[in-house]
Amino acid sequence: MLEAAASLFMAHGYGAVSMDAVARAAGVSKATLYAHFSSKEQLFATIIGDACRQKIALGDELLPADAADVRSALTGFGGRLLRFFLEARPLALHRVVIGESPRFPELGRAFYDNGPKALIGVFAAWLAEQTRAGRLAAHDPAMAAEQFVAMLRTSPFLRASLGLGPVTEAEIDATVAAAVTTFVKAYAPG
Amino acid sequence: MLEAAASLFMAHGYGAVSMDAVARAAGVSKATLYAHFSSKEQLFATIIGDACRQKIALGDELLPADAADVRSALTGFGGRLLRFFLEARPLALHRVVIGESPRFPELGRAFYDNGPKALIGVFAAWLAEQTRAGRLAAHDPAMAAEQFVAMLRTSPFLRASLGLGPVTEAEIDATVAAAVTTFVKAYAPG
DNA sequence: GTCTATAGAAGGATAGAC
DNA sequence: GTCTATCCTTCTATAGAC
Repeated sequence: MLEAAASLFMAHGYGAVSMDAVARAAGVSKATLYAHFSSKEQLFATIIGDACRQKIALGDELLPADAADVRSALTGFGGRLLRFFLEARPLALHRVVIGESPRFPELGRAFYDNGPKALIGVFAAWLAEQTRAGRLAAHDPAMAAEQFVAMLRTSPFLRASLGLGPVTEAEIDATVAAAVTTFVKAYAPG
Repeated sequence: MLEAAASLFMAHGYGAVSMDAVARAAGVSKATLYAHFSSKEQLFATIIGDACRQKIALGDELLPADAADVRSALTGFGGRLLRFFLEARPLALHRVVIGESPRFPELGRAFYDNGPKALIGVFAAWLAEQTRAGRLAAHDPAMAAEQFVAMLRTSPFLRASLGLGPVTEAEIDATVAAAVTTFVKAYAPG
């Protein structure tokens, strides 16, 4: 039931999905739906809010604690991160939250706090650690983290967000490689 | 009439705006609206499509042809660009196009071609020119252009997209300054 | 808890007069 | 070209039986 609603809302947004459609997809009646959720707004907010909170599982395992080779650590991290951004679910969630944020401001907050903000926090801490170890010179680690992640979200990501054709593996690799090169040049120590 | 529809659609999206509301805001009757536009979908596509095409006016005057000081040219460009991104209209347009792109794929295309793609094209040409003049070493100017613009769209931009409070001038200046510094370090000649 | 059936409202679109 | 009035569908939400 939650699953059916999530799929529909992610795919089509709030306005384009009716409670009939959700009930049908879940294989229950509308009355049953309303027995569990008091309104369409509440159902939507629950579904999307939960999805936002799940995103936090991302921050682990992506960055090696002991990164002798910063360049390859960043390449691995960047590749995994960009591939995650381009998956169907995160992409749809991002689209829906942006689109419905005027009507559901609390979802914008949940998304931002659990997604981008949490990610930047973890990554910035890692950059600070590398800086302490003398492998980087990121003296504003939060800003550096933002810049690296931002450089992953170039036009392939934007095209994916707008539903304009698929993104090739070559584009992903080129984007990540360019981001790493630029970042390392700018934040090289010494 | 176009103006009223544009304001409403930008503010609330497609689903949340009724033809009654548009007619009321425009000071005409619904029948008059339907005399000019055959359906709600067509009205929306016309309005938003036009707004996307207007964005192209941005590319001019932002980059000095003769830029002895690349750093200050980039700072000026970056500041104007980020301030433009954060204006109410472009922000709302971006939000609406992203949100409605599953239902209106042609709007995604129009937005991308007239906005980001056109911008990157102009900016990349400028970077190529600076590289020829020996003031930069951007040997993949399109990618370099993408990276610089991407570094403007960090969390202040994302927060604005999600309607999370205002962005301060200090944040804008800091974001631009950091982007310029990183970019210039990475793409310095020699 | 779950269903069928339906109330009640809103919205997209049109008919017909002026 | 514009209006008033209305049709008809769709949607949210609920009543009431099992």
